[in-house]
Amino acid sequence: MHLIIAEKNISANRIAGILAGDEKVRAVKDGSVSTYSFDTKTVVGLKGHVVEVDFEPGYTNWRSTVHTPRSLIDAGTVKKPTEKKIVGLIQKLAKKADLVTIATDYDTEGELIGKEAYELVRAVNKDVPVNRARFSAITPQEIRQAFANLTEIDFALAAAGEARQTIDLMWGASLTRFISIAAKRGGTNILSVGRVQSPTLAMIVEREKEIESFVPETYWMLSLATEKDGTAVEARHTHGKFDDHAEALAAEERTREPLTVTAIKEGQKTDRAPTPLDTTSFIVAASRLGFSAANAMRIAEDLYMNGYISYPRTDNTVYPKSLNLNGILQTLRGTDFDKDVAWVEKNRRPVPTRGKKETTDHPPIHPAGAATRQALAGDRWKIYELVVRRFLATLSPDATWATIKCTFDAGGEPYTATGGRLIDPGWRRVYPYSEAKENILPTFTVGERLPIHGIQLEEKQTQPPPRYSQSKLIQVMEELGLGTKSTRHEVIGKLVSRRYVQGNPLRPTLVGRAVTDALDNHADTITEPEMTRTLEEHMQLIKEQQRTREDVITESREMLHRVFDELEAHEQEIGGEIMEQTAEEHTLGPCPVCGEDLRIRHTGASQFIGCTGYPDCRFNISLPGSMWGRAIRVEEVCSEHTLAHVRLIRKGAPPWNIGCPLCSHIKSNVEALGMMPGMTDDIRERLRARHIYAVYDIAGMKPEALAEAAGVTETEAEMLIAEAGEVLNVLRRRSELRKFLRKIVPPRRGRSHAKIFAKLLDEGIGDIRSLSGARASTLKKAGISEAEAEELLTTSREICHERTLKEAGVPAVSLKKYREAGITSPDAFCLLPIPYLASRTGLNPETVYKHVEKVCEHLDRPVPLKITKGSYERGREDLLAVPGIGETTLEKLLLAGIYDKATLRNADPDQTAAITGIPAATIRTLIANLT
DNA sequence: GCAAGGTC
Repeated sequence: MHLIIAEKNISANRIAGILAGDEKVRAVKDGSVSTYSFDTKTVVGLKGHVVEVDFEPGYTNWRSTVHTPRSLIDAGTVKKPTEKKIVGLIQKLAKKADLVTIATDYDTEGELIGKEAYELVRAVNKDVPVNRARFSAITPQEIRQAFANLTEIDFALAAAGEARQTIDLMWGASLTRFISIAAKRGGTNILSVGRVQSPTLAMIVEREKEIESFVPETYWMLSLATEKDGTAVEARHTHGKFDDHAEALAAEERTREPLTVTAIKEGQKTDRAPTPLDTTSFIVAASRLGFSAANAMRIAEDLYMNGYISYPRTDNTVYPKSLNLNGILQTLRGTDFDKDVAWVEKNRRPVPTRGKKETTDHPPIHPAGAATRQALAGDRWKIYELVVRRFLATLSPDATWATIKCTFDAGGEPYTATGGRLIDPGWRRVYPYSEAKENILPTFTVGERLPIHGIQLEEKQTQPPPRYSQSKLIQVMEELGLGTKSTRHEVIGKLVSRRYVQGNPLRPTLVGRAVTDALDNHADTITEPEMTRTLEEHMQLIKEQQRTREDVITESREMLHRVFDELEAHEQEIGGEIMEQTAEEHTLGPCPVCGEDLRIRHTGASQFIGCTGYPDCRFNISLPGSMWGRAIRVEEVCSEHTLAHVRLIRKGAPPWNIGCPLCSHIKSNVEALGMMPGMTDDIRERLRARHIYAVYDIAGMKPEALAEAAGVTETEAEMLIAEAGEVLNVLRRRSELRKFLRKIVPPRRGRSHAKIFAKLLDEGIGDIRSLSGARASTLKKAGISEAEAEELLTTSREICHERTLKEAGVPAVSLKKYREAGITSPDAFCLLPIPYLASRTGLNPETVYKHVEKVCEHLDRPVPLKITKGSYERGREDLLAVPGIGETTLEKLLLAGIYDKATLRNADPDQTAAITGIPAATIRTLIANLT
């Protein structure tokens, strides 16, 4: 069998189709992996890299004192499968193969992916010959050519890729760990560092600093308005920007009628048709239509998978000779673009346009199949149309403009006006995405005199450089060689998810800034694009076999060690600076009580807003627990309290906007305060003026302090404090009920917990106790099913029983024993005989008596007679001596309160029979057997 | 828990 390994499933499928010719291809899906077989050949697709490099085992603990961040530099690496199913299938097929051909993409990374596949094959089959097919497009011609001229894997090329892998891992992982540990950050808050992400972040930070330090300069622009044949014309002073106001004023002063035409220069300008799309120019074009980089790529990948466009990850801006341009035009015939295609066919330029970059991996992005507006709704259609129109534009003639430049004189001051008219729209007919702005001037003649309708001296300011938009950043990254066509947009996503940058255009956060500053000061190798350039040079040398992979990696190791010398010497300082700089990220604004900063505090599962004046100032605002999301500061500031708004963010959930935390705090306490009978509007206002907003705060106050703050007597204050305590209890019980409901009743469409809870509250059910006494019909009205109601009632009863017993004073250890004996309700304590309880639980009857006494008194029920341990044990012995009484019978008798000879002798046989289930006649016999 | 690179 001849095994052919392609880079991805789609390639495998198409390669099989081409090589099979007229023969039928058998597609077999084994789990999620497809194979394509014909004749004696089987083609299978990888998923890009199916193995990944990682450190050898033993380096997983970040806080290890042996395996420190620095130790990662010299740690060994291993390759581990990430796509186990594919790896498994490749090895299964490789065992049976008598020839293996690697048919991955024709670039460095493709060669490495091929070598990884080769290693997987070798691991299970030592002898099978392995060769390589190289093609730069999956077209019948290229593929047949490649398979007719099979070559060998280029191990030097693959080694260049491996050097990159190792160097990226050791720099990235060691620095990420070092800086995260220094700044005491873990979990989802780690501070990542990498060869591509760090220089990218640094650019955004640097731009922000330029903007901040920008000092605008004032300048003046002088222009005048004139007119000919009813057409208004604006002419600008040829001096352009005036830096000197006096000079501008003097020029304005001298400007006077008549305005004389001094020269006219006419010309023509060609407006080049756009070049074929590579990934970057595609992202730029899509961003003009309002698509984010990630979204544009997601849609393009989708269109590619469905056969509408070609592979969207390419660096190529030149159509390869093998690309059948006429065929593509033919495909687009009869679609929405029919007229445009016909026009292009008729007016086609001799050679398609070409961009600056030409590579061998994939052709530029072009249409691959016909689609209808109906089949591709909305955004997908917009992207498809963009690709189609761009393709058409690259085959269309250039546009031509007629230009005119007219110069004037006004009192010795020179002015000029320029005009442009599109005389041949060319490619613009089929590619309407950039507007052709015409400015048509009236026909002037030299020497002609014109009126001046107004002179304008405009004061302007120089502008700071703009922030990077996503597409601009991707363009700059490409210029600097940072990242690849496939990863640039993901890098931006990574910076966002690490909370280093936000918004579009991109702005750095304080964390992003702090990390960049720290790296800039102590490890600037990693923040410079230079590192990538050097790496690429080294990779080139490896490809040319002038250097080895090991040699390059060793050099990089030594450099990284030197970086660590510097970092470790300043660990405290680096960590301290990052923590200090980022503290502001949690600062919301002034404390209403003392004016110090209010700050979000995270402590494990709980989070709250506290005052930096603590412990002198104890003002604080509680926040929902971290399970609802991590509290972060947002841009908006409350105009009333000058506090930044707060938002809870959680993965996979929409953000919970709390808004101004103080407004929210006040609002959420309005209802609770209203639940206090003694609370009046007056008191509330006075308390609010003292920044006392919550029932919780009132409950914790001293009567004197409250009396003073609320303007009431101390007696009234005491009452208010007691009321506040009671309200807190009610609220606590409510929240307990809420939690309980959530545990048992799952939320469903149209019945949120909030809804159920509100309905129950309407019915007067505000805690677990009232729920345990509720009717099933009431629960049903609240949207709870019968089975759920049953469970709610049983469970809530159990909880209430246990709570009553605890309240009565039964210790928890004993409660456990009762529970194990199946004795759970307070009624059981009051009604069951003490000897029975003692026997079932194994507890001392005197102890049981104490418990029963407590429960009965708590419930206001009569307390039964006490039984001593001695009489209990004697009675037991005596009864077991009576013929016919064994352990089982005794247990039953205990239930009827019979625990010794006397109680048995005095028992009513019929009644005892009813309780114990022992026949009355048997009981009579037992009594008769008493001696 | 870390990078960057493939692909989905």
